[in-house]
Formats: sequence, structure tokens, C-alpha cells
Amino acid sequence: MTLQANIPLIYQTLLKAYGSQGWWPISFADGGPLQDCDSRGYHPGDYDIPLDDTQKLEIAVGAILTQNTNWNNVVSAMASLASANLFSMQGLLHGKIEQIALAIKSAGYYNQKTQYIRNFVCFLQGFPFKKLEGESTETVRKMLLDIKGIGPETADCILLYALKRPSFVIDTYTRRILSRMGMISETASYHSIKKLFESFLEKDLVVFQEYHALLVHHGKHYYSRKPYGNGDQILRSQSFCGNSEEVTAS
DNA sequence: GCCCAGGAGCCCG
DNA sequence: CGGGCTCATGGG
Repeated sequence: MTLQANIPLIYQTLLKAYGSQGWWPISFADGGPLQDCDSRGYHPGDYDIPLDDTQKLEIAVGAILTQNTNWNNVVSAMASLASANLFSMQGLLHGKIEQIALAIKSAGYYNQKTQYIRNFVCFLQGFPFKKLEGESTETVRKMLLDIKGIGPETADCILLYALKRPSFVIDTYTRRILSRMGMISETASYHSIKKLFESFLEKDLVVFQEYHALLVHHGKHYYSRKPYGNGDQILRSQSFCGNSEEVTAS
């Protein structure tokens, strides 16, 4: 079994097991949750999200807040930003640093993240979403990576979910799942894993969004930092692992 | 108390 | 370029 065959096969298997996810969660933009979303803000089947700049901002801020952080902590941080009337371009641009930091405290690393968010909205002020839409994906990605506080994963989340560009997101669960299945080395670079997915999948926005969301969902269940339980009951039932060329660093 | 969570920057060899 | 350190809260 080759990587070329495994990458699409894992997607099909996870999609069949869990169904479409409907990421990125939206809960606060424009005053409240979406009409058709579940309690987590998921909106399966609705690929028109984000509808406006407010929702795009929520996605980007959420992507920064969730860096190495449980999503529940991010939700309460965003709720408190919203109730302090700070969850808007004006609020995030001109609100007092200490006030924003206090509001997002529950998300952890709150001093850094306050500055990261401020850096991002300062960038957005000079280069709003509408203007970004006129640039190529690679150009936008480079601009995002120049912002202090936005690394490869956060940049790809903003590209994939806020700007609707087919840029595959590699997160800790994706890395861990593929690594434990013997498909990549533990030290494989972000770029090499990203290229792995992007070269063996059709360049399709919905596929990229769903695949990433499915990997996170699956990872939360079977791939904690320390392996536990009976292991992966979904992917291990297939014959993915072994006998495939492994991707190493670079 | 310990471990974990949808990373990123910085410094050092 | 890679490895180790720092940043921090809330839930299990």
C-alpha cells in the first residue's frame, strides 16, 4: 500500500466513520451563533461560511487563540471578548491591551496572544480581507507568516477556513496519526507533511476542510499525547500501515 | 498534584 | 536547520 493510495483512503474511511464535520466553528460573529449549527458551532454541509468579514475575523482570532490550547478555553475567551464589546476590528485595534488580555485569559498564553491578535488586526487594517482576496494563495500565505504570532498552522487555518483557499492544515493530531501509523517520521517537517497531502489529493476546498476537521476529531478520540485505550479502532481495521515508503524530514 | 490541549518565537550549537 | 525552552489556563 502506497502513500499515494493511503492519503485518499484514510479520508474516505474517516468520512464514512464520522460524516462531514462542518468546520470552522462559528459562535460569536455578528451577535451570536449561526441558525444552522450545532452546540459546538459546527455547520456540516454549509460551505458558504464565512458569510462576511465579521465571521472571517472570528475564524482568524480563534485560530490564534487555539494555539496549543483546548478549544473549550478558546470559546470562553471569545465569549468574554464579545461581552466586553471587544470582538471587532475597532475593539481589537483600539481596545486597551490589559482589557483584551484579561478577556482572553482563559485561552492561556494570554499576554503573547493579545499581542499576536493585535499584530494581526494591524495587518488587516492595511490589508483587509477584500484586498487579500485579490492576491494569490502563496502571496497571502507569505504575508501571514510575516506577522509575529502567525506560524504555518495558523496561516493555513486562516487561508483554508477564513479565505477559502485550498491550503492543507497540518496540526499536532495529523502529525501524530500519520507518525504512529508509520507513514511519516516523527521529525518530518511541516512542509513535507503538507506537500504529502496536497500532492495526493485533488485540490478541493471541501476535501481539505473536511479532511483536516476529521483528523482532529479522530485524533481527539484515539491519539492523545500518551497512547491510551485499545488504540485506533477505525484506521487500524484497514491495512494502511507498514509497507509504505516513509516521509522523512525536509 | 499531574497530564493534556486544534503552536510559535527565540536562542543556541 | 534542529532541539530545547518559554509562554498559561482550565478540565480530566
